[in-house]
Amino acid sequence: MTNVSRKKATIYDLSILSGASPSTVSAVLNGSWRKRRIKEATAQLIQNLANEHGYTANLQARGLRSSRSGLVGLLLPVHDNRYFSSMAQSFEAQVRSRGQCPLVVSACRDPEEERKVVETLISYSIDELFIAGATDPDGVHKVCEKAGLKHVNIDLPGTLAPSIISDNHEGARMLTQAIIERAQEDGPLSPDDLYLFGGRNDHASHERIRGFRDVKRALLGADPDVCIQPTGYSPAMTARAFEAFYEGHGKLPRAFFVNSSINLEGLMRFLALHPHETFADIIVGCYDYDPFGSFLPFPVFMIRQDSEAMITKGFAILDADRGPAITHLVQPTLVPPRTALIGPLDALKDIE
Amino acid sequence: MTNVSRKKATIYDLSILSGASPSTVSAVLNGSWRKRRIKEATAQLIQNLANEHGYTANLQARGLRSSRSGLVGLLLPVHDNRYFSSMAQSFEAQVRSRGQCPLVVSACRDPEEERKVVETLISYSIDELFIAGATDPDGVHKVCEKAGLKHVNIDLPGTLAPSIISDNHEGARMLTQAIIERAQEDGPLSPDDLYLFGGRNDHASHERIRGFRDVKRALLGADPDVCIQPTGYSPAMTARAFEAFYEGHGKLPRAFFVNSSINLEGLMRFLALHPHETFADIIVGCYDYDPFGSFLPFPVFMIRQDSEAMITKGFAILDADRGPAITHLVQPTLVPPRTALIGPLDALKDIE
DNA sequence: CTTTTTTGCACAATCGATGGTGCAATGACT
DNA sequence: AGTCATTGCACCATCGATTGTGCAAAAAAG
Repeated sequence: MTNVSRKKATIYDLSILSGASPSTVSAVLNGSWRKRRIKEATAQLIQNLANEHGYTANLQARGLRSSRSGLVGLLLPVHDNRYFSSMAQSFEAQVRSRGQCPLVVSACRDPEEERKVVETLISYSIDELFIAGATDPDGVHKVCEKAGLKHVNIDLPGTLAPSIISDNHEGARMLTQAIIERAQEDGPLSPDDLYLFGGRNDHASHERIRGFRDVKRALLGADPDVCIQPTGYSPAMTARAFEAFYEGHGKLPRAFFVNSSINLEGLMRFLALHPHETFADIIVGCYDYDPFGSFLPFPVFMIRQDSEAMITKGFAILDADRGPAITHLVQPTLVPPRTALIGPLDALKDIE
Repeated sequence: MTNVSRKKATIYDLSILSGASPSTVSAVLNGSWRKRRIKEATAQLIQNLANEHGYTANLQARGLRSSRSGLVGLLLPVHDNRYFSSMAQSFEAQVRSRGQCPLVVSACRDPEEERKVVETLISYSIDELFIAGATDPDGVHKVCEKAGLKHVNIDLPGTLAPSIISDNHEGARMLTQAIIERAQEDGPLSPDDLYLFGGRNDHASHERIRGFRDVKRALLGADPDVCIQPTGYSPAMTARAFEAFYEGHGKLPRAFFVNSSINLEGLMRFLALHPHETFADIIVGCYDYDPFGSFLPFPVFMIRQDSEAMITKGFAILDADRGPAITHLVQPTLVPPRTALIGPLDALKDIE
């Protein structure tokens, strides 16, 4: 901190100042000095100088030499969503606690973009990659494979690398059962009264739809295909589906399952255009948890996916080095309406 | 793509394959070959080989040599919040469109952590840094300064670097006026009926409180100090403040201004513990926009801060090289209750 | 057919760290 | 005192790119 020179100190600067060789300085500063039998006194001297001059290693140089960068990547579809942003938050905490640096990027659910983004990350020699919610996990896998980059899939599974995902089938069952039971409190529910909106041609959507149909058939006796409306993931498309239903029926279904909080935003768009009576009595299930979504003016059951556990598991698998391309399930939990869970925000340092 | 070798191709590999020198290969692949008078045919040859072998530059090596990494940092308090996550989303898009790589990290509003995280970013030789919502922008400034790193403050201003922030005073005025007018539809409003919760000893909170008080005094004639409850930013603390008020009065204030969506989460925690009647008639203003927050079962006026414009402005300032440490204001907009704005999610690629 | 200019490229130093190897000084042991 | 093991460190090649410089060959000028 004493030195106010514009440029950062290097091991060469410290080498001159201390009279030791650059390699000695390097060894001292990266902790390998005991192994290299550097005298304690020498180490002390150099460490003091380093502190004095605010030395920090140039991680690009280190990375170049050692072909490890200390960067760990997380590829997301989007940032702007509570599920993924809380995943980013957990990821960041865990990466940092391992002494590495998190690199969180999004690829907009575009397979081409996913590959391009990962290429870039590889160019920075990231050490490991978490691929979350990728549209084309296997495509990304190939890119990683070619570069010898260790990686796992989170949230959406691939066939070529280990995957850690929510137990979507079980989560969907819980959620479906919850909304059915709740809806039945208001009177008997017919199969036509229960819909599913959102999701598309991916593994998670399939499993959720399967869970939904299983429970619906078991409890309501049937599930007409028209009740499944996989609108994709965009809010705009989802809103259109609600609008279409509303035009056809003059109301929304009594109860419905929404595939994700992104789709739930589509419901908000619908609501914005319609009076309160339109949805006074609906019961909603949403496969994702959002703290505000839980307090909407109708009952919203939510599924909280345990992204923290998924990240933890992901590291375990990466540490175990080259696990088989197995899919691991993490149990999600059902969140009843009007529930405020504590989350990463509570780790915020705050005054008073 | 032809070569399936484990390791990535380097300019040396291509040099051997093409018969040209490494420096020629380098020039061709980084685009400086015209300046270096490389024959078009040679360039073509090398580029073809590069494609064939899936060459991508080692950005650590490039960064080391040129002391520019192509990384642009964004320091956030937290990811897990719609205001910051949508800022991250805009940031990422803009950084990428400039051909650079975004590096988004959070520091939990901890001044010490902020400095440490920035030190790390500097070790990776990032080229520019956006400091958003920092608790101690000037502390971070000094760290950047020492490393010669260009930076701007976003959201919370510093005194030592250019800052781009919301017009918090004006935003708070709009928001306060909106909730007062709305509350008055239900009957005359006394100064004791209007509170402010959340925020702390930072510039944004000060300005928002000032705007609140200005308008409240003008429209309601007074603003007793007890009506201002700066609880900090944590949801838990905010919930406690609501709880305390409720215990004292048997209800919530008829109308109140919540300093941020993080504080609004505190309100959710309160709501979770109380029956619907407790808050049947409240009017809320929240300084932040959240698509689900906008549809809570009571009117919530929100302020949408234009983080995209802030990022754009930030780049303009950085490009203009060393602007003065001026604070630039960006106008936020008032969002009436039950409004679903389109956002970054709409850029998602989706099927059908 | 020289001389000059231009073209096209190779060479080598450099960025800052890492880690294998070798060698002098010191101490231990006979 | 002579041999041998140990300690403590310096030397140097290396990671993969960038860039200033220099020089031969080709083209233009005379």
